[in-house]
Amino acid sequence: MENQRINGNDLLAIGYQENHAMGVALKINKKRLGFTREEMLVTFKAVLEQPESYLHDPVFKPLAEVLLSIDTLEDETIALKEEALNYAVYGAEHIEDGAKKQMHVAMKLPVTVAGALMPDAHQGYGLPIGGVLATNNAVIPYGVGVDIGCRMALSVFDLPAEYLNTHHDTLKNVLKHSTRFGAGHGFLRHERTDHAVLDHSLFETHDFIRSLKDKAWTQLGSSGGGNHFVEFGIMEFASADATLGVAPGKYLALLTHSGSRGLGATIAGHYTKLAKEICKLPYEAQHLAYLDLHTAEGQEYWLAMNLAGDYASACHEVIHDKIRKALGAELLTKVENHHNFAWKEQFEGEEVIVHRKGATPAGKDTMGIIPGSMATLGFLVRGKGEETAINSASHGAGRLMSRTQAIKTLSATDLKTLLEDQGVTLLGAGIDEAPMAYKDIHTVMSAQTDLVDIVATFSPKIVRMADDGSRED
DNA sequence: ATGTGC
Repeated sequence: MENQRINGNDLLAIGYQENHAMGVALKINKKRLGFTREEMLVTFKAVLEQPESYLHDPVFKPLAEVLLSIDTLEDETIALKEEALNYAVYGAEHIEDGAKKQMHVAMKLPVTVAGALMPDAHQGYGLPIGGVLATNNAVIPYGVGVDIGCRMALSVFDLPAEYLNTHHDTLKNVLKHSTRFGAGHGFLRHERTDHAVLDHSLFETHDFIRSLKDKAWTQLGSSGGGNHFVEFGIMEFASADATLGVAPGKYLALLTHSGSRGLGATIAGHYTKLAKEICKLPYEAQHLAYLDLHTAEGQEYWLAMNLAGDYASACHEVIHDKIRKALGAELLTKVENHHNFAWKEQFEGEEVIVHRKGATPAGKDTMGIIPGSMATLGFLVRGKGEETAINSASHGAGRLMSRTQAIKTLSATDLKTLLEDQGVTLLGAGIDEAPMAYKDIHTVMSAQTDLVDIVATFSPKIVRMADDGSRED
């Protein structure tokens, strides 16, 4: 195990503390530049003991600098509270410790008012995925996540579920032709769609946002990679729903999952960096850097985040319009919801900023969509307005294993069998999106019966995702 | 999550 990675514990063992110096040391170790693990450890110890001697070292200079300025750095640091606030956890027995630890740190932020962990939670960057955090007048870019405005959209058509059998090939072709998947990918110049969101004033007045407009246009109506999808399936309303006005029955439906593409990712990256420069937090909380909404930077992020949210919504609208028109179908009902976003909401009688990073808004009577996986049920839900959960629910089943773990351990044959058994046609996707890589959606749903009521179910039948490695046209 | 990093 000569080249096994050095981790935080190795550094603690040779005298490092859990602070920014450790972060820099781990970053340097990632590059490793031809040193063995032993050589690295010996040098790390030497730098710690005599940082002055390494101020001109090409590799260890950044570490020496941080070590020499660590006291000053800590003076500028905003202190966390001694005691973390309590937070509600739903389905705690199925949530990994890493996610709880991250939530615990978030509950120590001076701006935190309340928090909750949804049953699909797992470890993320800063705030866990499935984490909900209410703050006082502050917004955390990494509390929203990189894919700002990532959301679900559902169209239920006036076509019977049998349409999936009678027009299977048509539906497959419509899916292929109407969508674009893969990182960096979008539409060709002559295929672009116009949309009012592109006329947003920020695309003119704000230099940084303006520089993103052309790509935003190219990618409008595209889906991206990872766990994003566009799929046809069977929507089943077991009983009549008064509010939606849909009669009991099985219908053809379109379900989409995607976000704000390059536009949102670039905005997220820009303002996270800015937040980290402005808001210096202790090492364990560094990714939770926040922007005060009374500052120009905070206001700017808020506007940019909302634009990314509108853009994500527009992307879904383009996809749904194209497909509905291609089918010549009428819409029975449409539902959509963000699950990576921050909102101004009332909580216990006060206005707070609610961050949902992979969590579905579930205020009283708010409709939401909680997908399972490519071959398991998804759910149309109605929020119950549970204040303990900060009016939220899970945003899906949640990953059971990481992508790398899934690629290493799951069998393509098993996936094929599962898809055949469920009658699912899959276009694209890697094994890392296999249902076996996700928690059981029914377990997750039963952990949140206090948070949402199930209105209808969705069974995926023709699923389109990005190819392996998310390279595709 | 994203076509790219201190």
